[in-house]
This record gives sequence, structure tokens and C-alpha cells, in this order.
Amino acid sequence: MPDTPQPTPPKKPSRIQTRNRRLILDAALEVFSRDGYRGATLDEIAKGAGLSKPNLLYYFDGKTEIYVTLLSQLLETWLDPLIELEAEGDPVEELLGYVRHKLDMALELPLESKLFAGEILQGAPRITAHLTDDLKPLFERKCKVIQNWIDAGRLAPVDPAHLIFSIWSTTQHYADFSAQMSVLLSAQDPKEHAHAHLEQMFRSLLEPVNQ
Amino acid sequence: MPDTPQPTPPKKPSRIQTRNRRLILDAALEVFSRDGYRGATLDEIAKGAGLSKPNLLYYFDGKTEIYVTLLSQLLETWLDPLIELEAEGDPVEELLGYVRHKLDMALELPLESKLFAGEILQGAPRITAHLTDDLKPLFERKCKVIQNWIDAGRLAPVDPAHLIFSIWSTTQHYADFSAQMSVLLSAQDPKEHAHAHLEQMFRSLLEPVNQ
DNA sequence: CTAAATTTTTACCAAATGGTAAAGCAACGA
DNA sequence: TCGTTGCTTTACCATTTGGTAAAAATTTAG
Repeated sequence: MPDTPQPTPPKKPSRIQTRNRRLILDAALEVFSRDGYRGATLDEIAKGAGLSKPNLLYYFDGKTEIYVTLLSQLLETWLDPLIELEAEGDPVEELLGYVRHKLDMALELPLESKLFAGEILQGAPRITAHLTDDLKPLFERKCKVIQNWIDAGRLAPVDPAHLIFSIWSTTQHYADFSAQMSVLLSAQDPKEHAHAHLEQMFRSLLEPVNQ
Repeated sequence: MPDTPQPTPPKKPSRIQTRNRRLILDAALEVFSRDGYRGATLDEIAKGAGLSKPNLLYYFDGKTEIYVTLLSQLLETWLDPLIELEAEGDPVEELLGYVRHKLDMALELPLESKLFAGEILQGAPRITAHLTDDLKPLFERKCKVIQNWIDAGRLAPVDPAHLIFSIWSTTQHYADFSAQMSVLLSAQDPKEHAHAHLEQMFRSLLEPVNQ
């Protein structure tokens, strides 16, 4: 008796649970990223997951919970490359590596990028807490790393925060605005030259003037 | 009789019509840019305009027409600065002027920027025709102008299309992701250093290496 | 001032949508 | 085999929402 007094036993999820939650989240990513939070419907998510709507709601407490679950998981993946920015490495190469990594993610996970962009666009009503708790401290830490590089003369003097904004905006643009790009570039493949262009741009910005 | 045989007499709009269509479009911009196409409701737009919902529909044929009207008007304003890019001017200064103009627009008209971003994010379902007819020819023309500058050795060799994408993404980021910025920069004003940062970045990218 | 045209309101409606209740079915341990 | 637990379906429901019909009010033209 005193051995199992947990008020909320953790209870590992069954195989069916793991599978169906995965199916639901996959379908939900597709729908939410295309139609936004309010535009998405449970019926469509259910259809995409091959389940009935009430069955969806057996696994998630409601539309919002599905959405927030997606966003939270996404944010973790999203932060990874920034975490990897190492103060010990070569400044320019560290930052260019970050650019490369971020661009790869945008090209490979466009739905995630769009989901995030849509949430921010609408004022981040359901994710501000996450941003404040997880993203902000990391962001400030890395700004300091960059500032130290600059102070040591190993990097051109840029505004660290705005540098990061520029990296985010240019890379994510390839996911978020792909509809515009495919109109403007016709059959041409955007990612063909994206890497080369961004490398050129950020290298010319960041390389310290050795004089 | 042969003087006015128009099957559809143009009919200049009355004063009331001009005023109310303006009120509606202003309210609609607010709502659509915040909640997206599907998230926006006619009731809320009507409330914002100080009209009843059926009264709205007396002036516009439906939700879609309001939305598309907004987008079309916006696209015109949006294209202006790009049109002004003159082949005759100094390449670097012309492009930096474009960056400056574009950033000012993003900072002063964030709702327009968000409306456009939201539409593109969702695959541009209601504006693809406009993009193909208006934006694309302009885009291709200006790409050629830039390429000519490069061929003349007056500009560093960049990919013109990707250069424009970078300008669009970095400037519009200050409008579209303002919710994220205000979390990350706390009380700090983003636009404070935005101009300086973008000028530095694009100048270092574009200035031809004189050797 | 009157009649025609324009504008606004009132009273609706059908469809879509997030969500629920409860019964049925399946799985599994004892 | 039985009962408990977990999963799925059927049948609903209340609300929201884009939109309409038509009467009422207002403006405008003659």
C-alpha cells in the first residue's frame, strides 16, 4: 500500500495509443499548417488520421490540445540548431553552420515552419509562454556569445539580435513563402541556389575586416 | 441615345458608398490580418465598421470579395517600391534604397504585411492569379536589371532572385514576426537598429570587390 | 412635396463545427 | 469464463457563421 501511493500513476501509453496519437498529430500538422488554427477542422484531421471525430477526442481533450501539442514538440526541434552554436568554435563557421542547418530544416520540414509562422503571425496567442520560457533565455545566451566574438575581433560588428532575426527570416522564407516562390521561379527549384546565396550573404556580412 | 449605350453604366459611387466601403475595408484589414481568412468573421468586421452584417453584404458580395479587394489594393502598394528600382541609378544605392523603403513599409503598414503573409502561407489560394499577372513580370524585369549591373561589374555577383527574396524576408520579418520580437527584445524597440543592420548586411553583400 | 432609388434593419435559415453521451466492441488478466 | 478496462462507433446537440428576404427608413431627383 505505501508502495504505490501515486495520486497520478504515470501509466505508459499502450501500443494503440502511441500509434493513434502519432497518426493524429501527423494529420493535424498537415491541416493546421495549411489552414491555420481556426481554419482547421476536427473532421478533416480525423479523416487524415483515418479515425472518427469522437475517436480523436478520446486521445486529445480538444482542438486546442492537439494544436498546442504540435507547437510544443515543434519548438523543441526548432531550438536544437541554435543550442548547438558553440562559443568554442570558429565564429564565422559556427554561424554559417547554423544558417545551413536552419535552411535544411526549412526545406525538409516546411509544414512545421508554416505552423510556427502562422501562430506568430496571429500574435502567438497560444505559445507566448513557451517563447518566454524556452526561446528567450536561449536567445539571450547566444546573443552574448556572438557579442563576445565581436568584442574579441573575431567577427564583424553586427547587432547580434538582428543577425539572428535575419538568419531566421531568410531561411524560413523558403518554407513559408514557397507558394510565392513557385510562382516567381516557375519550374526552377528554389533550393538549388538558396544555400549558396545565404552562405555568400552571411559570410560577407560576418567576416571581420582584417586590417 | 447612341451617346449612352453602355450595358453597364460605370456609375460613380455615392458619398455614403465611398465612406462605408472605406470603413468596411479598414475594419476588415484589422480582422483578416489578425485572424486569417477563415478565422475572420463578418460579424466582427461589421462591428469594427459600425454596421450591421446584412449592411456589409449590401456593399460587398460576400466575405471573399472583401478579402480579395483588400489583397488586390495591397499588392499595388506593395509593388510600388520595386517599380522604382531604376536601372539608371547607382546599383548599390538603388538596392539599399529599396531595402529602406521596404522596411519602412513593413514598419508602418504591419497589418498589410501580415495579411499578405497569411495568404501566401496558406498557399496563396486567392491571389495566385494576381501574383502571376502583376508580380511575376515585374520580378523578372528587375532580376534582369540586377543581372545587368552584375555583368557590368557594378555589383557583387549575387543571384538576383534570391537577393530579392532576402530583401523581402528580412524586411517583412519585422512586421510578420513582431509578436516574437516583442517577446525576445522585451521593451526594446526593434526598429531602432533594424535600418542600420539591414543597410550593413546588404551593403557588405552588394558592394563589388574593386580589384 | 412626392415618387423613385438607395440604404438600413429585422427576422430568419441552412450548413458547418466543436464537442458529448452512451452504447457496443475488443483485449486481457484471473 | 467472467469481469474489468480500454477503444470505437452511433446518434446527437448547441453555437457559430455566411448569407438571404423583405420590410422599413432614408436620401435624392424632379
